[in-house]
Amino acid sequence: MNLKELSELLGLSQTTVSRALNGYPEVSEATRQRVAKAATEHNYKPNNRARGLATGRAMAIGHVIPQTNTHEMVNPIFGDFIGGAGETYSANNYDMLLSLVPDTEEAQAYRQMAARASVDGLILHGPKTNDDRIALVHSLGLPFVVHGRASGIDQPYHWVDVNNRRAFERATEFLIQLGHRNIALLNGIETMDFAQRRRAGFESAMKNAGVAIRPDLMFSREMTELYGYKIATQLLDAPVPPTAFMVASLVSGMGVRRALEDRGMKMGRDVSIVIHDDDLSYMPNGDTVPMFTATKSSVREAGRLAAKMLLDVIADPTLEPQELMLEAQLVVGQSTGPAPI
Amino acid sequence: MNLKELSELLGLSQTTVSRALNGYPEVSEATRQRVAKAATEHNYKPNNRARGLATGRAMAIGHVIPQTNTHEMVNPIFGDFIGGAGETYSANNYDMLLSLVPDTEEAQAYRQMAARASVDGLILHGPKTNDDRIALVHSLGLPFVVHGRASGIDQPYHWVDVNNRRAFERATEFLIQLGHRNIALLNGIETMDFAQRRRAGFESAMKNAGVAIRPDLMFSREMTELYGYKIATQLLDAPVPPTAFMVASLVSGMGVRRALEDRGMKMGRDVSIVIHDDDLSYMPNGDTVPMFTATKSSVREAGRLAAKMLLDVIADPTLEPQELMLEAQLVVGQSTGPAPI
DNA sequence: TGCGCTATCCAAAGCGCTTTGATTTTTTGA
DNA sequence: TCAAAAAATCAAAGCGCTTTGGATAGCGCA
Repeated sequence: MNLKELSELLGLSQTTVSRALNGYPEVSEATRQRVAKAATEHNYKPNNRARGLATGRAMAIGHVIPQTNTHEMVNPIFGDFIGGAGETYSANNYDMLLSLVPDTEEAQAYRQMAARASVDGLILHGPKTNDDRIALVHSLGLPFVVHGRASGIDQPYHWVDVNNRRAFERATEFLIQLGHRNIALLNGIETMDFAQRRRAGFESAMKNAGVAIRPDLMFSREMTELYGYKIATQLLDAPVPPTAFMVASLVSGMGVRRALEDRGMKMGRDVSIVIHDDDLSYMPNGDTVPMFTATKSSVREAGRLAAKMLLDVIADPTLEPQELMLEAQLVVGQSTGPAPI
Repeated sequence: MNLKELSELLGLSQTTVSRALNGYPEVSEATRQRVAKAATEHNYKPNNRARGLATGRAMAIGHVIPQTNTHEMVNPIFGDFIGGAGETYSANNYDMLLSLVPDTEEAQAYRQMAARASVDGLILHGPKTNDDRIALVHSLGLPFVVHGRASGIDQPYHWVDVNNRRAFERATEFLIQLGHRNIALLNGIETMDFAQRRRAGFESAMKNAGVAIRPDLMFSREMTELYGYKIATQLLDAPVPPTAFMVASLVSGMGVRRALEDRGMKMGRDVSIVIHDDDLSYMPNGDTVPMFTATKSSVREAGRLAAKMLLDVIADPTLEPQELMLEAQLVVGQSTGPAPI
């Protein structure tokens, strides 16, 4: 069933039927009703491609996910993010176009989306410092929103981010107030911009409190369970072991906990742990009282907001650079306590 | 830069340029080279929508992800699956269209994709028993592949699935051989078809070995860490506690482990655990020797294969119903040992 | 030389929609 | 009552591509 058939069926012109369905005012209320009824009855939906050709709008947003051939660390975060973004899209009749490409072909994927005009806008994920994708996408002339920020980019752009620096700063202050001085930092890979900000927050809190930073307690790796386990094992056996850990993910935090338990140590009593919890909806951090003390932020919510921002920018491309900073919560759980004397 | 401009630039007709780019034989090699060169130089890519309109093919595959308003359990599995599928798509110049809708609107989402002709095929996720989506999608006339199988459907259809029944059967046999008799089953929600198959596999192994099945040791819930923790806590304090657990996910398995550690018990010595590990790429189960003994299957690989199957079916819709059964590995780790006497 | 081939190339139609610029019908106002 | 204004409708162009059905040129061969 296409527009032509539907209009013939109704004895109306395509123009009128199209206008009736799209809510234009130059159609009488009676015809509008008649058209709407017929459309529902025959399950008529305008062909997306034809409509896109005519309007020049794709009604779709592009997400490019680079795939390393090893593990894809961003994966769980990404899943939740698009979950949130997808909500916004479908509420606004937008589609989501996903391109999963080898990381070597990421630039190509953006160019292709633009040249083929298959999307009206883009969301950029996981910015690195001096991320050249931002300049690239800018040059494509497509509206875009970055999830996160990239240091070292001069041009302004639209972004939604969590205040990672402040989150880690507060969490570290909290540990210091509990009397901890030897605090280990298990950070993510520091080519990611947010990881740098987290370290900066950590260092800032230590400096402000006049606590010496021990480089031998600072690590930066991919956030696996094993990473947490191995580093913690190694550190706990060192001459001056840390009494607290700041860990950049729940999964690695579990690794640290495992190392403690191997030694018969109790989390929150012998050693404190604060994690950053991206609050993935499928992996809740415990019950009413969380297992881990954590800096929490909802990735899903970030997805919703970034998508909303992008649709706004598409609707009005002259909009000032939109910047949205989300604050993380610091939620106290069972993994922290006063430093042992 | 569109086809018209490019052809004017070259002093050729649109026909010739289009044919040159699409590899038709009625173009001289010389012109083909010239056209290809100009196209690269000006970064010409045919407009997707226009091409789709003309050919009637969308060059896109639809995935519909229903969103419950609570946690979205399928999430991590889903992320890995589309990672694999996406590889196949981009290698074949297909796009992936993702629709994340409230679970009440799922049927509507499929209908819309079909009526709007925005995709050439669909992948169905997480089939339930007697899943009516299969009949629905069938009626839409779009090629589709199901990830998983649904019992109680009479019409044949294309699917890719892991042999969940066999996997759980083998794992249970393994525990029985180790001397375990009181084995708990922490299954997923049994409206999901695969969960039913897993239980069937478990029961079959028990029956074949002449071991009594204790209904009080069988549970079916959403697979969270907390679920594992709570059930294990409860069972370990019971009069006749289980000596082994079959757990349907890594995350819940971690919960069970936590319950053990609370009691000072050691996994693999006091109590054995076998998990089903969907082998999510970002959450590796330990190092060279896995932490958990597990039935393993790569969701990513399943995604790749399902996508491949779908593209084959699209290329030749008359194809016999394709059925692909993947066997899970049983990999022995540190969480299993002989039943304590 | 002229005919039939083949190798190249092209004009134009058509995909299903929106939108411009009429045209027709109805209503309004003096 | 009738012209002008408003309301409702329509025909046709156009979005950027593919593809059908020629057209043209160059070639071998009798």
